[in-house]
Amino acid sequence: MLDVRRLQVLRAVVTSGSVTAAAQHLGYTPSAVSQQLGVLERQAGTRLLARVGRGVRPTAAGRLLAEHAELISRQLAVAETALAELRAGRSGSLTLRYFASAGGPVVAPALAAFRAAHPGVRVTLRLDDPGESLDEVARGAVDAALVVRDPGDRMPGVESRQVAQDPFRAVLPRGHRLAGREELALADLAGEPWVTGEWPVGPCLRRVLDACAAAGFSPDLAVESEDYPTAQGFVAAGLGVAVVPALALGTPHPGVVSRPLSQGPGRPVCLAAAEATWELPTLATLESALRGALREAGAVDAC
Amino acid sequence: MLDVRRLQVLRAVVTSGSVTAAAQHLGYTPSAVSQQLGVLERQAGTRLLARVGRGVRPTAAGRLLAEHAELISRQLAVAETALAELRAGRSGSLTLRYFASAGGPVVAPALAAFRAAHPGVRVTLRLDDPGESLDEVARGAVDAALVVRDPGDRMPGVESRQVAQDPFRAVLPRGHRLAGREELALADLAGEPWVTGEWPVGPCLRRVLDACAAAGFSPDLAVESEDYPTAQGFVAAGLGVAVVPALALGTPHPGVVSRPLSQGPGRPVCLAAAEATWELPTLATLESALRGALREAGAVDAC
DNA sequence: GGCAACCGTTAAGCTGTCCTACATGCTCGA
DNA sequence: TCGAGCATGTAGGACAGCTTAACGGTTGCC
Repeated sequence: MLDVRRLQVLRAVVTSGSVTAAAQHLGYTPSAVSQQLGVLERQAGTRLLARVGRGVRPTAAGRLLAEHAELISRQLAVAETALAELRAGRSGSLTLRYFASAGGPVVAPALAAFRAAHPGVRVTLRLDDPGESLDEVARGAVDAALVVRDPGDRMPGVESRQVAQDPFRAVLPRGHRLAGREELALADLAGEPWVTGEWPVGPCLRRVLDACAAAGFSPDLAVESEDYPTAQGFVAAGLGVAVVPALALGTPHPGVVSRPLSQGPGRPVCLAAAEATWELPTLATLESALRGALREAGAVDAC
Repeated sequence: MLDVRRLQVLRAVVTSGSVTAAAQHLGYTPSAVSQQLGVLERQAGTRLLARVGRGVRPTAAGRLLAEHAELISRQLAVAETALAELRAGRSGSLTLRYFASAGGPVVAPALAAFRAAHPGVRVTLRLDDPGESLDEVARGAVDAALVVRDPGDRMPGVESRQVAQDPFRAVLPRGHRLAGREELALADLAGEPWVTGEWPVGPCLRRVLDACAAAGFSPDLAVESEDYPTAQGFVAAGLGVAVVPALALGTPHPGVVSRPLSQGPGRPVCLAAAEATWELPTLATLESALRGALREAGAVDAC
């Protein structure tokens, strides 16, 4: 029933002691202030000011409402400072989903750098499938997701920015005939039996297969495992060779060696967030922290 | 910078989950809500809602502001209930000034009755000169004052209502020649030396002197004291007779007797308060409590 | 895959609010 | 008693804010 704006007018009158002074303070004419007070008194159902001599003095109800107007004004100021804190990145929270092989070598150091820049922001991490992560970004369940994904693949409301290119490396059994080479080409592995580390076929493996097709062959997927450490085990056992993203190597299995692959651009690592979220300075900090951590972990900068 | 009204619109959207539902809830069209949100986003300097699919979802800043809007709304509700409490007389405070002879026999029982009716109201009492009390009522320093005063004497912004007529009584030394009479007339005391209980001459004594002049004589003010108990002591010592308001008798001095005076209307006892203050139910209760206490104390009802 | 329904947004137009300018009633000081 | 100062009415105009109508985009159904 009461109008907040009019309450502020009342407060100005009560604190300044006169209608004229309050009007001058508010940048209005005394008439405007008087009219607002008249409406407020009708809303309140009580006299709020009483004329005394040439001026006015507040009644008990007027003093009461003026005090509460002070509280409301203070509450609004709290909201504004909270918003400013959020915009400045000094508060708030950030939830990030990431994919398995980025966990140890990338997310942990990136989070440390982020914490140094924004001590007041609480970061929530969770490992998840890339597809799931993107859905949750689109639904607003999380703020950002680190995914392997072509940044050109648009998703409505979600903007993905590539933060690194994770190069593929050839993983060979120790003592393999190609282990002596410093660098391999994809075609060198054409005749070998392959061990995969992704099942079902996801964006990483698809990218490798596409590169193989571009190189003119289709690899023999002899063994299909679900994760890269397992695949390294199969390679060490001599069941074949593997093509593994550098980040997914982790600490290499002692029975294998890895060599750079001259071909294949690697897999794109993207940071995905809702379009509005990209305005936050916290996300910018997170992005640069992730870029730095990825570079340290062996990925190359995105163009 | 932020507008409280628009914050409430944002809150409706965030809680209801869609612009259309919020508009329906607020009684507006979705267009109006959308426009208000656009202005609010410009004021906040940040996106507050992000489109997702056919609907919208709040950003971090939007959720933050919606929560604060909730707090502000709650604060406003507190103000409204506080005002309602005040108007209903269940809260607030009341400061009352009274004159000396009304203290014990009138104010104390009246306050007890008032407390029973309004347990939540804090009453502040203070003894003061009638003239001072009225000034403080006019200045708004106190809410009400119990004074001896002709209610016809207008004072700007202050409304005085007579609550009783305090009759004058003749006070004689025990064994005085007139002590045997049941009732005296003012003229009976014409030849006696008088003891006064008010100095300098105030409204009570002036009223008595006026009545004497109307009765055709001017009393011999032999002894002038500053208060009525002292005057009773002088009367008991045989220095003269006195004309004392009934309320001011208190517990009569053992050396004196008091007799009703057939003439003289008594002194008017008024409750004075600012005009706006008379709208409060607490003051109405106080008035009736004072009337009852005055009647009990021996004063007669005002016409 | 095309179509319809739904949602949010935008543009144009209008009504109501709110402020200004001016005049009045009132009080206080000279 | 007159003039200054303050609060308050009244008439008028500017602006904010709502409504209607139209558009772009998305979802779900056929």
